Amino acid sequence: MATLLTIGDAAKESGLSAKMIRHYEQSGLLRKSPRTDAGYRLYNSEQINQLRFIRQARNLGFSLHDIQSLLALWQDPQRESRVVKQLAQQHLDEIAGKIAELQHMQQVMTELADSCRGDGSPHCHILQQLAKPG
Amino acid sequence: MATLLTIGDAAKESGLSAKMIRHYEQSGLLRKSPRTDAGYRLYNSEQINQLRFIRQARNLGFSLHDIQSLLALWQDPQRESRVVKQLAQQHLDEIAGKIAELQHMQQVMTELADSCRGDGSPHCHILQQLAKPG
DNA sequence: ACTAAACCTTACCATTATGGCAAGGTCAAA
DNA sequence: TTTGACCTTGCCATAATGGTAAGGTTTAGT
Repeated sequence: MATLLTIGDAAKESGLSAKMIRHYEQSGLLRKSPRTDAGYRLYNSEQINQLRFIRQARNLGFSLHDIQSLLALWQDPQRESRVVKQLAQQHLDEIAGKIAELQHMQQVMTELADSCRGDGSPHCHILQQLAKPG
Repeated sequence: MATLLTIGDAAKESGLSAKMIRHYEQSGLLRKSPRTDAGYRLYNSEQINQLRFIRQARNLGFSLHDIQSLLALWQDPQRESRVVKQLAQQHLDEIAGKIAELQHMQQVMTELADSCRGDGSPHCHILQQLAKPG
């Protein structure tokens, strides 16, 4: 006997917001869910699992676009794990790229901050460097 | 003798796009620039410096909101370097937070990817884990 | 049975920083 | 004078999420 949840409960179960669940449906990530006579969306346990899947992929930083692919692979019993791993590796590359970018900012910013006395005087190397051409 | 540049040249000089320069003016980050009779924006060297300042701050990841503060400090000869350093430190904290978040994703993703054979078989630990409740 | 609270619905707007396109005006060189 | 390379404004789009408002529904308490 399938327990059907309204969107608020589905949100609690999945860790997503009701707002986002509607949005995912709207944007084609999720199929339109069945409705009550009054128009309330209803979710069964399979759909709740799908919502959890989405949340966990979001937590790992996957874009909704990528999640669409992941969902399709998940639901395809014939998929080759090669394809999944490829997506994962691609995502790892993106993550590494962002980290590198941030670390570069971090390094430059740290140097700048270290060279600023941070006292009551107006002299500040940070502003000086930002103002420098180049 | 102040050389005046049109927006395209100002863009080349500063490394910003003409589009963004207009946008910064529109959003109040920059004062409205003088215009020719035909309505073309004109930039003098001081303004070019300001554009460079903005670009460099953007490259370091400062938000436009923060850049507004930085510009104000830059132009205030009375500023206390304490305030600048505070902004810098705050930004460094944000950067560190983002790095930590990404590194966490990286770690989990790496474990997942490592546990996926990535061959022709459909079995894939990545999808299994994403599908797990929790 | 009635009412109030707690849901649900849709639709619109905002965020952040950036890009694209289109329709039209301007300027300079050939 | 024509043409190409500029410039102008205005509108739309992105990615993912939140907010609000106006209105319908359901449920629990009186």
